[in-house]
Order: sequence, then C-alpha cells, then structure tokens
Amino acid sequence: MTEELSKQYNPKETEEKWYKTWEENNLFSAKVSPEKSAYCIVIPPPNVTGILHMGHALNNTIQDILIRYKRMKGFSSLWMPGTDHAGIATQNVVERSLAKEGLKRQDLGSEKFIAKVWDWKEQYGSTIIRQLKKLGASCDWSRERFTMDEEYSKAVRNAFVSLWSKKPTGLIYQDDKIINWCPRCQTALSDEEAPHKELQGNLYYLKYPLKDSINEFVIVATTRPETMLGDTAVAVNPKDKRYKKLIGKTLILPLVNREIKIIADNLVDMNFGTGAVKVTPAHDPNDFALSARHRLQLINVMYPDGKMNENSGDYKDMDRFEAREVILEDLKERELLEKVEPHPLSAGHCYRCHTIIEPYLSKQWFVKMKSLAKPAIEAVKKGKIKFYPPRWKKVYLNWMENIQDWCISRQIWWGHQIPVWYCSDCKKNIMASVETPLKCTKCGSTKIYQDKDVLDTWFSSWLWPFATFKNKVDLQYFYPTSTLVTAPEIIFFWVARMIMAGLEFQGQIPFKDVYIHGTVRDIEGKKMSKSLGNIIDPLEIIKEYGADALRFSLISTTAQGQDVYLSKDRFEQGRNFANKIWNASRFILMNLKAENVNADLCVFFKNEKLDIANRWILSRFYSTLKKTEEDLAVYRFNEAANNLYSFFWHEFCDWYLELIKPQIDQKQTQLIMYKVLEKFLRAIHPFMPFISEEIWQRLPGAKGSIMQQSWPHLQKNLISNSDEKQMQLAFDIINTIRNMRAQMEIGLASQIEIKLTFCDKSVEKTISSLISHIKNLAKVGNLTITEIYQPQKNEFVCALKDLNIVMPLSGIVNVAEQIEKNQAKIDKIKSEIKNKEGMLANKNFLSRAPKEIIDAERTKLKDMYEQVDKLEVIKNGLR
RNA sequence: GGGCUCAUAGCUCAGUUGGUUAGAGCGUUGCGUUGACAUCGCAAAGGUCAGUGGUUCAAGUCCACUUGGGCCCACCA
Repeated sequence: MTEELSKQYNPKETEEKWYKTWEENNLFSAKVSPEKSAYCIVIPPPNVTGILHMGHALNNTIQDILIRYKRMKGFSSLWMPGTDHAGIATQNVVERSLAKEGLKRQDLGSEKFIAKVWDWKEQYGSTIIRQLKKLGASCDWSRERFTMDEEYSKAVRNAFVSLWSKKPTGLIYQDDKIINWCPRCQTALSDEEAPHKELQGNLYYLKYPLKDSINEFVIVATTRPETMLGDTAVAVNPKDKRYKKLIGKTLILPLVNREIKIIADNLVDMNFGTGAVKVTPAHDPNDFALSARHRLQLINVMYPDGKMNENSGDYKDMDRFEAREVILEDLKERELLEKVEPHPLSAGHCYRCHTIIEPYLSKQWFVKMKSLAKPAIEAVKKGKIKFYPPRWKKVYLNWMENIQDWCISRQIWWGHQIPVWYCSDCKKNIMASVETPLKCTKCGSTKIYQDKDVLDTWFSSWLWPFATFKNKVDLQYFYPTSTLVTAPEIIFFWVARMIMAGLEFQGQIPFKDVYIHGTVRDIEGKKMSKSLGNIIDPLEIIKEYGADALRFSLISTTAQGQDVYLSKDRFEQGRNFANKIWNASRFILMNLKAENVNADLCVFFKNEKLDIANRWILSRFYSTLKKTEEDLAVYRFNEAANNLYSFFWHEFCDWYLELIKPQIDQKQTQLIMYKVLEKFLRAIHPFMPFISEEIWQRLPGAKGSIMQQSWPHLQKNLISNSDEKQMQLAFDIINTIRNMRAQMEIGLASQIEIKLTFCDKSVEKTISSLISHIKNLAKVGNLTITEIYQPQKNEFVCALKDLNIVMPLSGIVNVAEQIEKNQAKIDKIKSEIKNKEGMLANKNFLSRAPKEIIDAERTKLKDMYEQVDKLEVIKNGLR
C-alpha cells in the first residue's frame, strides 16, 4: 500500500523529520482552554552552561512522558521550558575561556565582563535546548524563559523588595557573619552550596605559653593551625577542674606574641582534645558566636583569595595551606608543637569548583527563613503537596524545621544585581527598589550607587513556577502547576524554596506532586561525572540506538525513586524493542487491506462472533492499558513501560501474530490486528514518540499526527477473564507439545500426531475452538480428542491439568528416562500436596484466612491430586 | 552523632495493600534461515530472596537486631 518498509528501523532520519514537523505545526504549544483541565510541568531549568547528561535524559524523559500522556488524555498540557543563568557556574566557564587569552575578569571590568557572558550565552546557551529536542522533549518552546530575561529579572527584584518591606519587620537584612567562603570563586556561598565531605586530616596540639610563667603552657588542639594567627582567646569549660585556676589568666600567642585571655564557656567539650579550645572568631562560626558573648576582638587573617593577609605577620601572602606547613615548622622549632594525630574531619567544599571553603567573616545579605518555612511545612504536612516516593517528605520536613537564614549575596558579577542603593551624601539611607531610583529618598542627593553584589542564583530559581508566566490569564490557568519532576540533590536548593516562594508571593502552593527520581550512576554505583570519566553520553546513545531506545531503556530500568545503574548494553533492549515494533507493524501493513480497517469495532461485535485469538488479544490489550494507566497515575514509569513491552513483544508478537497468520485475510482478523496495533501505538507514544509517529503515519486510516490523537479509551467490557483463561489453556498445551518435541528431539520439520485425552466432558467443548490454533503453533499434523484411555509403550505422554497429551511414536522411546522424569514430577507435586494438606488442615488458617484464598487453595489441591493420579497412570502404563 | 536507602538467577534489576509453584532484560546451553523481525524464534539450565530472631493461618514482602554497600544532614575545635 505504501512504499516498502526497510527490514530495520532507522531512528536517525525518522527522529529529525518528525521533531521538525511537530515544531512546525505548533503541536507543543499549550493554550488556555477553559473547556479543558490544565496540566503543567515547569522544567527544572538546566544551566545555560549545561550539556545533556544521563541525569537530564532521565529527568526530561519522565516529564515528556507525563506531558504527552496528559495531552492525549485531553488536558491542556503545558511543559514550560527554559534555562538558568547559573551565576557562579557560568561565570567560571567564561573566566576559563578568558584565561586562555591570558585575561582575568578584573582586566575587563564588570561591565565588559558581563557583556562577554551575554555573548557567550548567545553563542552557546542554547546547546542544551537543542539537545533536549533530540531527546524528543515536547516543551512549548514559544514560552522559553531565561532567568535573566528582563521580565524575569523584574520578578526577582519584586520578590526582593517584597521581602525587604514585609511587615512588621523586613525579611531581608545585612549583617557581619561567618559565611562559607570559596577562595577560588571568591564569593560567599549558602550552606547548601558548601556540602561537607570527609577528609583525612590531622589534629595538631599547640602549646600556648602562659604570660606569667613562660614555661607553663596550655595545649590546644586544632585541625586548622594556620588560623591560630587570628586567635583572640582560649576557651575552657567552666566546670573543667584542670583549667579552673587558669580562667582569666593571659597567654602569649606564639609567633604573633599577642596576649590572649583564657575564658570560660559552656560550649567547650571537656572530652575533646585537651579541653582547651583556641578561639578564632573571624574564621569559625562557633568561635564567632563565642566572641559575641565575651566581647572578643575579631582578627581576619586571610585575603578573599585564601592567602594570608596583613594581619599574619611574616606569613603574609602565603596560601592558607602553605602557611599551615610553615607555621607548623616554626612551632616545631620553638618546641611548641606538642603532637600531631591523624584525625578525620569534614569540611565544606564549594559545589561549583570543589575547593575547600573557608569559614570567613564578612558582611552579607540574608533572608530570614523561619516565617517563610512555616506555611511551607504546613502545606506538605497537610498533604497539599505530595512527594513520590513519600520518604522524601521526611527529608524535606527535617530540613525545613531546622532552617537557617539564607545568605543570598554573592561577590560575583554574573547575576541579578542586588536592588539596593546607597546614598554617598547622607550615607545613612539604604533603599531597596524594583525600579532604579534617581535620588536618595532621604536627602534628595543624586549621588547614589547600587550594591555591587549579585543575588544567589537560587534566589531567582525559586520563583520559576510562576515568574515564567508572562500574563495573568496564563498564570491563573496553569498555576499551581501539577507535577514537579526532579532529582534528590536539589530538594533543599530548589524544591523547598519554591514551595516557600509560591506560598509567599502567590499565596498558593507551586505544584501538587513532587516526583523525585533517582540518581544516574555507572555500573559500579559511582555517580556519573566528567571528572571520573565514567559518563555515558546520551547523545552518543541517541546517535547509535535512537532517542526512543534511550528513553525506553532508561525508563524501563528506573524503579520509582531508586538510583539507576547504567551500562551501555542496557540501551540495546530499547533498540531491539523499537525494531520489534517496527517489524510487527511492517508485517501487519504488508498484509493489511485498507478496505477492512474502516469498520467500527462496536458494530462489528454485534454482527460477528470473534475468534478466540481476536477476543483474547483485545482483552489482553485492555488489561494492559488499564494497568498502564494505574501505573502512570502513581508515577510507576518502569512498570508502565515494562507492561507495554511484554504485552507487545510476548503477547501480541509471540502469540497473537503467530496465531492469526493462517487467518490473516479474514475480515475480523484484519480489523482486530489493525485496531490493536493502532491503539498500542497511541499507548506507547508518550514513551517512544518518534517510532510511534513514524508508523502512525503509515496507517491507512491515520489523520494528523499521533500527538493529536487521544489516549485509547479503556473498554473494560472487552476484558474477559474467561477468554484469557481459555487461551492460556491453548498456550499450555502448545508449550507442552513443544517441550515434548524438544525432549524427544523431534524437529519442527517432522509432522507429528497428537491425541488429547480428557476425563471431563466440558473440556472437550473448550478445546474445540482451540484446535486449529494448537495444530498451527505446535505444528501438529493430526490432532484427535478422545476419552481417557490406557497409555501404550510406544507413546509419550504428558499430563496437563485436566488433560493428557499423548504423542504416539513410531521409533523407540527411552522408557527408563521417561519414567524417571515422571517420577521426579510426581515427587515434586507430592511434596507440594503435603504442604497444601497441612495448610488446609490448619484450623487457624480455615478460620482466619479469607474465603477466596481457602477456596483457591482447595481447588489447587484437587488439581494436584488429579495430576498425580494421571502421572501414576502414565508411569504404570509405561512399565 | 541523626536520618534515609539497598542486599532476590552469572550480571543489572522488578516484585504496589503480606496470599498460586518468586519474574524480566542481558549472559550461558541446545535446536531453528516457515516470506515481519538473527536487533529474531523455540526450548533449557540457573535462586535455602544477606544472616538471626519475632509477628501472622500465611513473610522476599511487616517488626527487631546483625553483617556489608551507597546517600543525605549535623557548629566535636
């Protein structure tokens, strides 16, 4: 009917062709349609610097499945796409490219540098978007957003000012605190951006001499000896008898010869180290807190780049780790290094460049979080927002309930500049404003300047679910969004903060469901990362196996919320499946007469009695469809994918198509095989969009794109347990005969004769409609049905439930072997009978188990008795 | 220190509220080119469900502990 299909599916040309067509026909665009319900997902915006990795592939495949499914289900289904400006990450990338020209960003100045970043963004920023398209992502690209777009930036400033002016006291404040400082990126980081990692370090015991008796010492233990240059006290626990007498005495800080006091504070753990702690308020959060209580001096000993500063005497300009070594040498020389013990410790690391962060005293902007967290905790506790899998709820709540203020200022250049202005004249006014102010609101001076810092990238990302909508109508229709699909790593960074922002700025939760998928790992369980060199590049897989194969393999191996361990050969499964779909379709299309597929199924049912094979495949299809819908409703994507897979491959292809080959020209068979294929294509489309479209377009009745079709309507009335059971009997018989052939080493080339013998009359009737199918698939020349009879020596007999399957043999049968096999079977069933008998004799079981279970067990036991009886007869017959 | 998670076939993993004789993909073995597909078909081998104890009529599934992986959080210098 159409041009000949190739023997193998060729994803490459197919995928490019259809993605283009979909885009050109605006099939991804979602409109406000009052007659439809809205379904909306906002993409976790990838960094503009991003290139597609397996994590993205998994994340976006899941979203695309949901979006395509809901679209077919009749929702106005919007997948809102965009990218994140990713402050530090992007700045680092551009800085690296500048470095190749021997330049630093300081050489350009902030304005030129920012222009450079925009250039870079224009040139490379859409890489990841192009890659998402290769994956088949059906985002509404006409709505693509960037977190530094003008409108989006305005939303960011609005949010800032709104928090600033929140009554009764603003939620934004500036303060000197110990923050996480990355000496390489030279910026403050939030706590979330400085994850702790275990390090093998040392505990150094330093001797600080007493001023009054220079030969007496207090020994302190530290993991960062270089910070001793900034010590302004030594603290002990007031209850510590060892030091009681020394409290209030003065020590001479070695190397710097500063006089420092011994103070008492309950914070000190008597059991750790020596019980005496050096206090470095400018370089340790605990010490800082302590210094406030004891009014200690704060001495910062480092420059922002991690080198020792002018307060470090001879160590000035040494890197902090170099200074550590030299200081230790110097102390050793003066016999002030008591000992060194190996000591595991954990230190914060910059999440962008992995440099060990320095706790560092500086003036930063913070958001008070407690009051924002409160409604966000409620929303999850009350179930307005649900986590899938639910265990993440606990993680979320635990973090939210212990939330700390959020450091939002960054000392980088690329980002949203903090919308705060200072007055150079009166020097007292600090103004926050959405629009750039022209003059000081207090003294009227025009000499005002904006804060140089920029906002944390996440201060813009947390607005994503609503700031992406440009107009109110869209916002009202699509917000709150439906599902958020993301990875566990960013629950705190992003998910939690979006919930707070949604409630704070919109008065409504941002999404109803949060689906947290696993992390993609390599086959050894390591996280896939460039530095480990264990990456499987999704684009390579797409090239080699096709996007559908990539998508299907990923999804079918990803159980809900479990991490995914991937190796390359995994993707063969997806490729093979695509090829299977291709070839089954090819076979059907080759044999299909267009005039046969127009009939309406319902009318057809009224007029014609369907063959068992046709009834069966319809029943199985709808059973599968039902299960698929149930699985998708609770985000069990692997189950859904695997159901469709095994239905299509093992039921539709392996059984059904083989069953109907002899009757393929029949009207009803033509119609049913076509209908099932057509419906299957629609059901598999969210998972494998490209191949389903390619075949769809070749169907004789196809109108428009498969994307525009509705999800198959679930016809429960076509699910028939009795049909499925009846067909199963045929399969059992066929399998048994195949098995007998294999055992007797009778190839398919030799025609065989089979007798089915039965004891129950009703079986005869059931079997009669199966005969032709059995003969066909088991390659039986002559099949006869008779009442039970005495087996002969030249017959090979297998028992199957109510039947005996008898294969008369012309040659010699290995009787001993057959008897042995029979005996093994008998023994096995007998042991199962023993179990069942015990079970059914148990009064507790009879009184407490549900009736259905008991009945089922009784039936099973009865069947087993019969089977054993028959096997015994066969055995005796053979003797 | 607190929390989460995993342990099921040679490998990678499913197994939804406890209820048939525990499944799949890959791999292995044997057979097979019948006109959809060798990226295929048919058949087979392979598991005391990490260990111990408990709850239950019934446990891979629930509980406790043990062992061994992975992850997250936490201000022990």
